[in-house]
Formats: sequence, structure tokens, C-alpha cells
Amino acid sequence: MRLPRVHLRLVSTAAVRLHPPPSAAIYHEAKDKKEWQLELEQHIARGQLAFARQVLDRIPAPDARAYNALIRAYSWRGPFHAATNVFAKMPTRDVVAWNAMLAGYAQHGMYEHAIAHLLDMQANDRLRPNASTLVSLLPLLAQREALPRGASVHAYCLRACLDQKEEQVLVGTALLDMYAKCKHLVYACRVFHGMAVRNEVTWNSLLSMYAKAGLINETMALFDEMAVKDTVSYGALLSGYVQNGKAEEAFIVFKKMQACNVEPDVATMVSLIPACSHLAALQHGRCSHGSVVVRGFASETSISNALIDMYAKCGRIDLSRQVFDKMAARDIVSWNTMIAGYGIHGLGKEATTLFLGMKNQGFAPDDVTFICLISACSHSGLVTEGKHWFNMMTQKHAIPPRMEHYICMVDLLARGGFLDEAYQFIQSMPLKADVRVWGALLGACRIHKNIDLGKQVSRMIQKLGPEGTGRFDEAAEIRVTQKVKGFKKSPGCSWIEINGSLHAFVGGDQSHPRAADIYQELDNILIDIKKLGYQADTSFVLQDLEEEEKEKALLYHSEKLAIAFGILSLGEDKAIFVTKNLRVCGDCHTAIKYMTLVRNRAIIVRDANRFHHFKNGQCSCGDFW
DNA sequence: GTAGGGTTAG
Repeated sequence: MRLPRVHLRLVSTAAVRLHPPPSAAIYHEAKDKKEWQLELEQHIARGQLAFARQVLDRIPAPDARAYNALIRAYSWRGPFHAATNVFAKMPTRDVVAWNAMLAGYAQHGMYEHAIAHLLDMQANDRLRPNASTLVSLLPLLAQREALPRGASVHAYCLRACLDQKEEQVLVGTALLDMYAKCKHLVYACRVFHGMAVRNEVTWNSLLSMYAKAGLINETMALFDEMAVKDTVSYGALLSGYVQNGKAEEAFIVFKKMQACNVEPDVATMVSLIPACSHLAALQHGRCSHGSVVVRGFASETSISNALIDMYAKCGRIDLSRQVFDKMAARDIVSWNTMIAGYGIHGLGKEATTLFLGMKNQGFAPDDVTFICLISACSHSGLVTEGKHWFNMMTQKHAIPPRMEHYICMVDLLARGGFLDEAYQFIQSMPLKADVRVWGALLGACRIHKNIDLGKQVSRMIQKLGPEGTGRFDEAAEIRVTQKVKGFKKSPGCSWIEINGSLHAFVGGDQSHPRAADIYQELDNILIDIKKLGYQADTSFVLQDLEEEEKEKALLYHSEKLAIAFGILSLGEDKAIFVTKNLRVCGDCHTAIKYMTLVRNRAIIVRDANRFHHFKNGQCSCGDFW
């Protein structure tokens, strides 16, 4: 339904001012002013904002254009407070000025300021938001997933009739993207269908939405339908694959993109590098590193952040640190990523040292920092330290704990053997513990073989039932594939990179060309490790099988297959590096310790949440199994 | 002036 058209009357003081008749004196003044203005714009173009500011002060009664240009420049290049100062100094502010300032708030993610600014604009200067205002505002609402506010902006758009072609496509796309980011697929689609004019940005935004929702088929169909496929289109598809754990497909998209002569940019590479992290494919990662250097992206903070994460997950924490040390400008993500890297390697002391260094350099830790730090303590068995940092977070840094922090704390306590304390901790939480919190406790019950508590926790999890499937449910007409955490397990898969190519295995896998050799080697290994006292822990086999069959079911677990292939393929001096998508099973953990002895190898397994360095019959992780 | 793809935890 269309609401009656409301005419917007923009009252600009400058426009109403009466101009005196032209005279020679005024002509000269105007000419000077024009020259000054030109000089100001040149300074801005050269990035000399301090000079531009001086020029502004010398212009007699500068017009809004001069102010606005400087506000934009300060918002973009900083210091941001200078933009606020210039804005405050303006004698009369037009809608462009308000918009420029709003764009600044949006760019710096200052949500509350932006909203207050918008209200001021309407209350103080009686200006009504126009298309540009909304186009700056909507991405901010999208980022905050502020759906109710977004919907009211949508209603305003309908009332204000922003339906000139140019406006409609801009505002429509921004609305569509806002709904997409708020995971409201139905409304996003409705906006898309209601748009008379669409452009490649509109398509890309919808493309991206499907990809993120894991609707790969729908994404592909849309991608094929698109007339213009640019860097962003490929980037959206690629990141969609990466975010849905389909790293290999992401590489296929990347190759296709290159074949079609679409040049990857910074965002494309930032999406691609985590695909290497995912696969723990060091050779691929090094190629990508080379590629970003060649393209001149190496100095980008986001690229370095992705590289730090990639090297850490590919087992080369030393190279992560190298990238980190060489960075010209680090942001909070750089520090968090590096701390997290130490965490998954069980280097809790190094993580703590880095955290202290971060504070020394004047960086304020955020909520994610503490998740990284506490989980680093957890992986290193530093229970007291972890508790200390949790207290510091709440007391000294006034960061309210989220569910994620509680998960880390339960993991820290329970994994450290303090099962009862962990249970009490859950009871005392101000939030209602979800499946993930109980899951952390259950995992620790298995490690510490506390069957009674384990049973109790299992019952809790059953009672909670599957997690709510979220707002995507509202997208009734769209099929959404969703994995419910903890209930539907994805199949265990392990892989190993040999000379730059990846070899993946699932349990009992016969598909590898050298399957016969691999199985033979595993049978031999079993004989050898049994001699050293290995006993299969068949409690990890859930199927109802005879003991001997259970032993075999364990023997052909994916991680063991990948390791056997590594033993066959790599020289004795080379460490075997295997990655598993889930957590390594307890029996495999024990068996691998023996394998390092009978085959005299160093074996590294990266599982779903940490690194296990096996050497001389031992594992670096503190878990008892 | 202007919308789209982006890195960190579990």
C-alpha cells in the first residue's frame, strides 16, 4: 500500500539569503573566495588536511561546500575529532553537511552517535533525511543487525517516496542489504522484487546473502543469471564458500575468476586466505602470500591479519609472528589473532606476554581479546591465570561477559580437572547456559572419565533440546540447510598436504589410489603398537560390534588413514601434519603417541580447536586420554 | 556525497 506523497521542503538558509547587487568590490571578494576554495580543495586532494584547515579559516564566510569537503576528508583520513570540530564551527548546516558527518560516524561504526546525530538533524535544523542520509545510515543498521530500526527506516522510505530512479536503486539496495545482514531473507527478497531498477550492486548483495546462508545452489543459480560479474560478485561467491567450510570450491572460484580476467582485490584475497587456514594447506597459503605481495597488498592490515591466522592454523606460529612483527599498523584484530594463534598451539605463556605487550602499547583489549586469552590459558592448562583474566575483564575493563566467555571458563575449569567447580560456575551464571556451555563440560567429563557427571550433563543437554534454529526460519519459502550444533555431527574428515596437493580421508575410506598400501601399513602399525602395550579403547565405538570389529573400526579412523599415508609419502626426517575437522578421538590420541615410537616420527594433528604435537610417545596437550 | 564481497574466539 502506498501512503500519500509528502513533499519535502528543504529549508537552506544559504539559499534564502538575499544577494546584494553585483559591484566591483564584491566581484573581487568573490574571486578571492573562489581561489581560496580551489586551494583548499587542492590541499585536500594532496592529503594536506592541516593546510586545508588553515585555508578554511582564512576564507571570508566560507560556503557549505568548503566545510563539507573538509568534514569528509577528516572522516576518511582522520583525525576524526577534527571533522566534528569543523562541523561544530559551521554557521549554517545544510543537509549535505549533516550527511557528511553522518557518513563519518557510520565509517567509524559509531552507532549511538549516528542515531543521536540523525535526531539532532531533524530537531535542530528541521531537515529531513534524504536518500544520501539513508544510504549512509542503513549499512550501520545492517552492521548492528538493528532490524526494528531498519524496518522503520524502510517505512520512512515508503512515506518519503524516494522513488526517482537513481535514488531508488541506491536506497533499495541499501535496504535489501540491511535486511540480508539482519538475516531477514523474506524481506530482502521482497525489496529485491519490488525494485524497478536494479544494478550489479543489488545483485551482488542478494548473491552474498544466499552464499552466507549456505544456500549454495541458489547462489550458483543467481550467479549464472547475472549479466555483469565483477570482482565483488566473484568475491561474494568465494567468501560464501569459505564461510560454509567449502574451501576447495573457493579455490575453484578463484581460478575461474583469474581465467575470466577478473582481477582479485584486497577483499578477495582476505576471503581466500582463510580458505588456506581451513585446509591447513601451507603450500596454498604460501602461494597466496606471494600473490598478495606481488599485487602490492602486503601492507594492508586486513591482509596481514588473515596471514597471521593462516600461518598459525597451518602450524607455523613462527611465520605468524614474523608477519605480525613486520606490520606497519596493527589493529585490535591483529593482536587478537596473534593471541588466538598462540592459544591453539598451547602457548599460553606467550599469549599472556603478548596480551601484556598489547596493553603496554596502549591498545584496549576488547571482548574477543579475552575469549582468545582465556581459551589460550585453557589449552595450556593455566587454570589460575585464566580465572584471573576473567576477573580482570569484568572488574577492571568493565566488559560484560557473553555466553562465549562462559564457554571458555567452563572449558578452562573442566578441562583442568575442576569438574565440580565448572558445574557450580554454570549454576551461578547470570545467563541461562546453552548447549555449548554444557557441551564444554560434557567433553571434559569424557576426558576425565567422570561417568556420573557426564550422564547428568547429557540429560541436561537432552532437556534443552536442539538449539532454536534462528531467524532464518522466517524465510519459509526458502530452504535453509542448518546444522544444529551438537546434535547432527558432520562426518569426521582428515586431510594432509603432500607436495602442495591435498589428500582427504573419511573413516574407512577406500577411495584413495593408494588405499591398499595405506590399510596394509595400518595393519602393520597395529601389530607393532600392541607390542608396546597399546590397547584399543573401544568405548569410543558407538556401534554394536564384536570387539575385534570395534578395534578395526577405530583403526580406520580418518586421522589414522591420513597419518599412514603421510608415513608412506614423506621421508623419516619430515614431520607429519594432519588436519581434522572434528576433535581427534581419544583412542586415536593414544594410538598416535605409540605411532611416534614405532615409526620414529613427529606427528602434528590440528583438530577442531587446537594443535597436538606428538613426539617420542607423548603429546603436547595436557589431556589425559 | 552514494549502496555490494573482508580478517579475530568457541
